[in-house]
Amino acid sequence: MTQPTINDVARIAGVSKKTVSRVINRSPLLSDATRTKVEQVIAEIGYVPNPQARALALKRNFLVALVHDGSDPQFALAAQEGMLAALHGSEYALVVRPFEAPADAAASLRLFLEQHRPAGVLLLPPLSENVAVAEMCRQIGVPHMRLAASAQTDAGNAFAANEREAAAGAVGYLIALGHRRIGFVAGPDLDAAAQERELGYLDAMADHDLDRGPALIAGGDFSFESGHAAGKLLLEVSPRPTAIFAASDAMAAGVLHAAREQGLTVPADVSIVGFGDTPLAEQLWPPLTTVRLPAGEMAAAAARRLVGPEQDDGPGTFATEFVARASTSPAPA
Amino acid sequence: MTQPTINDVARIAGVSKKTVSRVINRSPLLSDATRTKVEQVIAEIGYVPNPQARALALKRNFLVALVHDGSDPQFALAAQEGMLAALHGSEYALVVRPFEAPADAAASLRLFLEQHRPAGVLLLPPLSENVAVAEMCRQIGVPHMRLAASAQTDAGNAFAANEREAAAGAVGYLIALGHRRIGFVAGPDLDAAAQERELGYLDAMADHDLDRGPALIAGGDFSFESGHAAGKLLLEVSPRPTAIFAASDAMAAGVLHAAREQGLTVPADVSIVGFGDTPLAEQLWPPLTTVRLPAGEMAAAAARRLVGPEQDDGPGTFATEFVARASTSPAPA
DNA sequence: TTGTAAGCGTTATCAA
DNA sequence: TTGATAACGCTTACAA
Repeated sequence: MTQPTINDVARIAGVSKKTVSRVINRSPLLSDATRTKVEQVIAEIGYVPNPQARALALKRNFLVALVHDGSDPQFALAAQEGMLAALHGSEYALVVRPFEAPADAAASLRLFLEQHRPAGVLLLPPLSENVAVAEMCRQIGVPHMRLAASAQTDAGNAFAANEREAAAGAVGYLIALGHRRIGFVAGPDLDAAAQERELGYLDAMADHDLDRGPALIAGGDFSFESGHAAGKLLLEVSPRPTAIFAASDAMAAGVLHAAREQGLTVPADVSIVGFGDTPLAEQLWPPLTTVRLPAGEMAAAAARRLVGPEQDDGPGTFATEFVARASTSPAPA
Repeated sequence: MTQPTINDVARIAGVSKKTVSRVINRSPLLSDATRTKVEQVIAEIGYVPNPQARALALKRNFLVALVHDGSDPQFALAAQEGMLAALHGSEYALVVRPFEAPADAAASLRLFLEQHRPAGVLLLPPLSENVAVAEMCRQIGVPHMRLAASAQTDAGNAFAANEREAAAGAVGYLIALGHRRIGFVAGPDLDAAAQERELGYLDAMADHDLDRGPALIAGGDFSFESGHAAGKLLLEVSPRPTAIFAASDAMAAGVLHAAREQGLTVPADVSIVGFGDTPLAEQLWPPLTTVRLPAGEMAAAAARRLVGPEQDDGPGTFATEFVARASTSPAPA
């Protein structure tokens, strides 16, 4: 029971295949009679155009790709959901492609893009900041959009939130609560988003002339485990920080564990702030104060621009939102 | 700068395109000299076969689809990661397709499959239990694999874990700890996996002649919020259950919240057990006792079978693993 | 408003 | 071991 083709439709309807093609593509120059007849036959035999043949003739594929390096799974998941929502109801499908080795990123991504030739690709940080990758996309002619951590790099193909400002705001909130010794758990070294968040922390601390020495900063990689280790480190320092800001929610959860293991109460002994507002944030106890990153919305806008006409989706910058929950409280006296 | 085609390679190498095609497809009947020469030209001009043309000629696409209804995002994510791992290094790409409305599931899934014609599709529960969907896949000739909650329905195209037994084991653990009043938070009514887990709970309770009346069972939908609501309900009942088993980790997190809101200590006042062993389980405090579901491994095996030769991947049943963590303790005296 | 012919880039057939 | 030619199913000229 093989699929009917355009030829079957043409033969049965008694028209040429080009006419059928016109019906499929909603060409305006068609008599109603012909169109109706053809549509009837199409419905009758359950004809669906072959996408491969279409893609070959049109020289374009109905695939959009999401590419990331897996360093922030929840961010990637949010982006994926945003793209799926934007693509919903369209004829485009989403293909997901994580990369483990950002070393030869451009080369392996190129292989993938040439093998599948998606109509467009969305790059997540830190891949989205990789110049070689962007250049490669341009070379092979695959339209690409990027999700970035700051509006600085806007080359017209990026959507971004001002993560630096958002991070500074979160730290400012802690300072307003009376905290003076505030620790920071950083993300991956080479990740632009992680860097922006760290800059925001440093900004806020500098603004208030607070100590931001190395004893207050611990490195992580966005993962829970790394946050756990960093939290242990920071909470051993004396005097102990009264608050810790982590560059991701997962790391904040790790800090929470470290605090609990040392018998500390959150937020009475130490306040904790995350970044991202992933589902985890409100599922922790106490619910995590954090910064909402509109990953889904940005990814949706990017997907629309990739598949849609050359419209303007408005400004390339999205607003973050500070979300105060129960993991923060005034500094202990 | 348009992509070079097989014709360019053939012309430059001074052979026919069929010969180039043979090189690409590693045909054994080729002189080494010819092969080497063609390979050299391919590398030189950076030729990559056009996948659409290939798909058209071969009548098969290098796409594998993952289809689910979004009811258990973490399970879906684990499955997705498993498939990606299995597909890694192959020429297949993964396309992800969630469905919100399981009502016309077969119809909309059919549209998707006909539009993109993946080489295979993996169905997650509860879609994987939908007979109409399976029948439709057969009709349109798209190979499909299913992830199921029990080995019962094995039609040769399913991988499953014995979730009923696993759930019974988890409840048995609570009983062994001395718990007698054990509540249950159920998953979506029509989800076979949710049903299996409930049956497991009932099995274990019946085995020990324990009360399993309606006051001990609350409905949920796998989500954190539903678990929260169910937890509230169950913990208000008097006498209060000393332990609660939730059919998903996210719901268990919700129960944890409900307990905390009522001033209860976990596990001293009430033990909590989840299901799935998602990343959330170990990030909660106290770390959640749960059952590990090998979603990733099952999905990987399914992906391999979809794209690979007709090999046998061994038995269709995967082992679960009980993971005792700190959210459970002996029943209060 | 419709049809004919050519082509998209690959693989299959069958002969050389 | 190789190559000419015809598919694969659709779209875009260009005619009619």
